[in-house]
Amino acid sequence: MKDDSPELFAAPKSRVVPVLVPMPAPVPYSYVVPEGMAVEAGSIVQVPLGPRQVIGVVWDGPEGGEVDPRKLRPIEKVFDCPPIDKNMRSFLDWVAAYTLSPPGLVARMALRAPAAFDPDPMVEGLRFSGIVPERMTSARRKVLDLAGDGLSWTKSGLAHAGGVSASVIDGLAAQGVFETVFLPPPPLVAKPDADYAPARLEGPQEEAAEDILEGIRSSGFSVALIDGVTGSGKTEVYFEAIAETIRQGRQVLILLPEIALTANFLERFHDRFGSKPAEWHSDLATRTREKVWRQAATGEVRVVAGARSALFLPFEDLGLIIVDEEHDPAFKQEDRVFYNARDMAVVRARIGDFPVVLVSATPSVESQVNCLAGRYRRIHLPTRFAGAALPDLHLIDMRRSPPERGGFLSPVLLKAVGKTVERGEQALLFLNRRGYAPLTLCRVCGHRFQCPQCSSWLVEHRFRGQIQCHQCGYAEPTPQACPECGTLDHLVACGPGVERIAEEVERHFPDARTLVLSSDLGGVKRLRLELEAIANGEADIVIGTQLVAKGHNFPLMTLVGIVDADIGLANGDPRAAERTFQLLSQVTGRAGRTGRKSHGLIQTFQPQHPVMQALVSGDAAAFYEREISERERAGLPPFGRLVSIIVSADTRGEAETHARQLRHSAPMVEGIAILGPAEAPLALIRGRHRFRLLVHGRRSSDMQAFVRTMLERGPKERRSVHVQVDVDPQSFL
DNA sequence: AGCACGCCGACT
DNA sequence: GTCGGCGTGCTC
Repeated sequence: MKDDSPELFAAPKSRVVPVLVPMPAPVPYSYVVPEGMAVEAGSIVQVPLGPRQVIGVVWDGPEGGEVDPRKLRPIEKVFDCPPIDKNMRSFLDWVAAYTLSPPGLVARMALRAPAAFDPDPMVEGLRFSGIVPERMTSARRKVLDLAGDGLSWTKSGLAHAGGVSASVIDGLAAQGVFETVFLPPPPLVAKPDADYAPARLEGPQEEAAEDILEGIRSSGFSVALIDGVTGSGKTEVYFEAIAETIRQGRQVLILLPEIALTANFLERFHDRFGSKPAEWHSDLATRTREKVWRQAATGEVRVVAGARSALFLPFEDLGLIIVDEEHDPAFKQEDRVFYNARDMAVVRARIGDFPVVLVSATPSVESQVNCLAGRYRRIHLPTRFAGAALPDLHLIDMRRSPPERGGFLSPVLLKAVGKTVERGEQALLFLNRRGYAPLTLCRVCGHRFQCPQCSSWLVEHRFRGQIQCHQCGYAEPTPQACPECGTLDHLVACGPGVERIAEEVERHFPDARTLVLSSDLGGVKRLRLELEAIANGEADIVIGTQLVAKGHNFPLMTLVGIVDADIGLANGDPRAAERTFQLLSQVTGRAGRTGRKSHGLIQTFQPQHPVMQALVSGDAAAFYEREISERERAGLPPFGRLVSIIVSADTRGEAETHARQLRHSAPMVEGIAILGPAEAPLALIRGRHRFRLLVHGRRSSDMQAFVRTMLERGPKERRSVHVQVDVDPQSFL
């Protein structure tokens, strides 16, 4: 019967599957599955693409439609690793649609571990062969005591455990004492123990932990926001949530701003769970990166602590995401695929049907709005944990207590610093300005040093003898003469930077040990050493930029002085107040963990400003309420979830230049998509976006006119239009 | 002439 | 995103 069927004589119809390839195509490409190859949706494959081989993922749905069959090429190979599961695929699709990014580029973020897709190679190990060495030494004795039971060891592991050098092992191996065996690669990190060292929580912390645990035990999707001042025990509380998830046998992801992923954090985790979490961030060594990827995918790694890109790891069974410092702008990715990892974490949790916990001492306005709207559950920790007291904060009205001529520190602040140092305690002076002075000009002709590339002011850095552009990185040695009029030694520094504050401090306190902490003064290593030195009491006065606000603790600090609290309030950013409040709260939160009485002094020219009032009163709720209504008044979405779409028929270079400009001029923008005129109208109409038009660009037109023009004129027309799109705030839940 | 650079289209 | 092809313009 079969013999009669015409199919017998036709070529066997080969299976064709959609594959997402790492390039900005709007749809997956179709590939032929060779005879005998087993692929399923989610399989990670290598496929030919033009002249090269790339890594892609077999995707869902029918293959892309009409492709010329002659173009079809076969899948080269399938990797021996767990396929990307359905939830992850839905998540990647969702992110692509929401961010208006090509799905292939979103998928690429989940595959950023070049050689992770083949199993880890076995490692060479040793096993006691039963042969005893001719001569016995004490070192050899130690080794044999360990290995004598016939278990397998790695060479370095055995040497380390025996307290001998590797050459002892080599010597024994040379006599045939060991046979070579192959071992599965060691796990990256030990499994955390949920009950290793639980914190003893009391009062509000205990209640908060109970609240969170209830959410986790009842399973399913939920969003909680833990909100409490620095030192209120937020970490201890969410560690309980992690413990519970570990007990359930599911994996945990802790998202942190890159800068907060410190040794200190990892140690705290270790102290609680008896092992460190796996780390994931941009400057991980390739091998480690691959291991983390793979072991997250196989489920070997139970807890990953990572920067925003860790959200795209293909966990085997993710059961909880923590987003610590959820307000931090570092969760926003602002190139290629634009996304905010905090929000996408909520989406991933919803798709995976598990809880997500956002954590911050100074939550973002978005999360506040979500709490008020009842979408997120708020868990408030009102007091400091373990007896630590918050510093009491006072404003210094700079109009009433001005600094002496040529200085920037008010006598009130200087006096407080002096007293602190006298008591043998530490003072921190915070100024969010690197360098010596933000602007330099010529006293004779008024010439201002400006960046030749981007026209912002060049900042003098005296320690390095350079003037630098903080916008684009341009730098040149500080000139002796004015480039305009040639006058020598007539350059004046305008305004303070941390270096200049250090100079002023040293003038007033020549005997105190002062230290400047700034991101441009040496690398991570030096910073770590300096932080350690500060913790050991080897400095009296620390002058720091933004980096002192994050994560690091200064246990001996009892005074924090904000040199200029008004910086950043006047830059036109609708988030200026929010950001300033967050930053200054974090900085002042650095003090007061000693148990000693601590103080914060805030120099401002605007003591009535809501940010200053919120800081000293501690009434954050009123501040946020005001911020939300301010945004309403300005016609901005309370979420700040503003996506700019650059619809561009320009060359890509030009569109990218527009994107950069837009980013500077519109800091509320949460995403920028560069779309061609052919795909833009569709994306806009089809997307989850409620959009109000603010069209600007070389030629203003309304959206309809734009669509018409674009469709009529075709892609050759050189024209670019910017459309700001207000994304529906409801849409991501 | 030789090549560096930027633009552009193709890639299943 | 990445490559090759091709035109423009500059240098050995």
